Amino acid sequence: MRIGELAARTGVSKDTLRFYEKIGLIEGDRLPNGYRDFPPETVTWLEYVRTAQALGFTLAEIARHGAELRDAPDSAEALSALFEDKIRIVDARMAALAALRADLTARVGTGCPLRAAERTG
Amino acid sequence: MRIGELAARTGVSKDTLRFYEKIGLIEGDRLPNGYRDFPPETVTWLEYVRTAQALGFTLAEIARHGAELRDAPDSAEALSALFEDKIRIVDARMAALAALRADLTARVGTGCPLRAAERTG
DNA sequence: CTAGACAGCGGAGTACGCTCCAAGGTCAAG
DNA sequence: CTTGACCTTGGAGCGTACTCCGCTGTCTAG
Repeated sequence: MRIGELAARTGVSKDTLRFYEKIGLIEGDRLPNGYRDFPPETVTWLEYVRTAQALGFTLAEIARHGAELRDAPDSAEALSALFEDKIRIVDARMAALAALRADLTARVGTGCPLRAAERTG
Repeated sequence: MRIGELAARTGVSKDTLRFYEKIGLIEGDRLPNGYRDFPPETVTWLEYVRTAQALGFTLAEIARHGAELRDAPDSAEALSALFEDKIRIVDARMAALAALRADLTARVGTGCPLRAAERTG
């Protein structure tokens, strides 16, 4: 599909898509007239990109993951290892969030804003 | 305390601390000689800043929270509301992480990298 | 053939979050 | 009085992630 359709389907602007192609985050062929031609799975990939990005992964990291996936397209084990790595990162982030949540919960009801978690004695 | 000690205690560089002061994220007095003089609770505040930042809050957001806390220093209810807001945000982020985790888990073992969660039929 | 939608390219600009630098002031110790 | 650690300021520069712009090319419909 051409860039306009991809933009419409994913909500990612054309400029951003060109930028993503430039940094290797997405890949596509070219039509005889020079227009970009993206495969349909790019939509899925971009959804994944958005999610990963929202979770704090940089585009460079995400691009690297995509590249690794392309490098080992048949090795289910390599893929599993990669995903498990990401799961570990996600777990760590969730733990951090849980800690902040507990911290916030503890502060709710106490009246100390910046001094916060200090032993209220 | 002066900027060097604050930097040493928090692991935040002096340059960054001056930058934080410039954007209103931290506040301090001045000694007669012009040196910055930060109150001890700035250490706690910066730890909080680091955590919040790691979770994806921008410095502007964090500064705003700090300002709101300063505006309503006695209103425990306002504080609780603010913290509860943040807890909701944290919960949303945790849900997103859980979704990504599930997604990743589902992909582990399947051999489809970019096409990923597509109904493998 | 012309209009209009769509595409391409390169380059500038923006916002965020630092990071480094140069030139200079302050202060305690020797 | 000098040395050295510590502090000041302003401004430049950097990496990330876009975003906008102007100009030009392509294709389809009337």
